[in-house]
Amino acid sequence: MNGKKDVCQVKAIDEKKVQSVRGQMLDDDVFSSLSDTFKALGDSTRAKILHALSKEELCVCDISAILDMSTSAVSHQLRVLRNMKLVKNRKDGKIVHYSLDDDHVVRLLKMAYEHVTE
Amino acid sequence: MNGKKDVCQVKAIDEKKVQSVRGQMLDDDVFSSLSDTFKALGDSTRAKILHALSKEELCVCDISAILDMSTSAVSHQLRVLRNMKLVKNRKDGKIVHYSLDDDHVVRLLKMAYEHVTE
DNA sequence: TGAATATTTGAGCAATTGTTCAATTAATGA
DNA sequence: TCATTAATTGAACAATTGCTCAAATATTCA
Repeated sequence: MNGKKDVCQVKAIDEKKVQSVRGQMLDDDVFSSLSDTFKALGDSTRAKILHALSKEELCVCDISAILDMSTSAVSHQLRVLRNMKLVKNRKDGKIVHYSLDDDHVVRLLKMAYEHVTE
Repeated sequence: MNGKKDVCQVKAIDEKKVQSVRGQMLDDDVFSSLSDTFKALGDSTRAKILHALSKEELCVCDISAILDMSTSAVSHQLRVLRNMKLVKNRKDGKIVHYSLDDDHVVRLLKMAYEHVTE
């Protein structure tokens, strides 16, 4: 009778509210992209990398020295950030310089910082 | 000789830069809280719940109807959001009404939305 | 009290994640 | 060309995550 067996039997407590909010929901793939962006920030290492890059353009080696982590670990995370279009890179001989791709990131970090420190 | 074996042998390409940025880094537990907050937003289900709650105060049953998910799954995620102080709840008889605890969340969602849709 | 219902909770499981390690690629300079 | 070095990559592994299912709570109402 009711598609999902665990959903409330009445289907909803307040049917009108449910229909209204349902109509205001964004598409599934928007939520998917949204949460992917947050996922990128949702790891200490990546948050540190982004914070560091908000101060200076840095190469992989410098980042790994700042975070005291292997260049391999840092490189793996930089790829994630690159895929999410949060950082960009510039090659100069053997050295690859990374920087923020977007000022949204800094604003996101700052806003979350406000949230956790109040 | 060098603590971490995989860190660049020179220790850093640009020692001055590294020291400067190192000095501007926040404490580890700040990054930890920061990324925990982003982690909370970094899941489609939770992003959807927060978006829905930004429109209306809703009970668990209504949320599960809006998202077409089991109340159990929703309840599990609401606990995560509660722990992160992103939502608050109000009990009214058998029904538990959830709402956003903080306007930062909406701003974070809006900003990330700008990032992904441009 | 006992049935019905909204929500929470814990165990279990598959899927995902972040790191390490070893190997590889790419660029420099002797 | 060969050795050196910065960076990337893939496999492997432990740890974490998000769901389901079943059971437990808590509240209402007859």
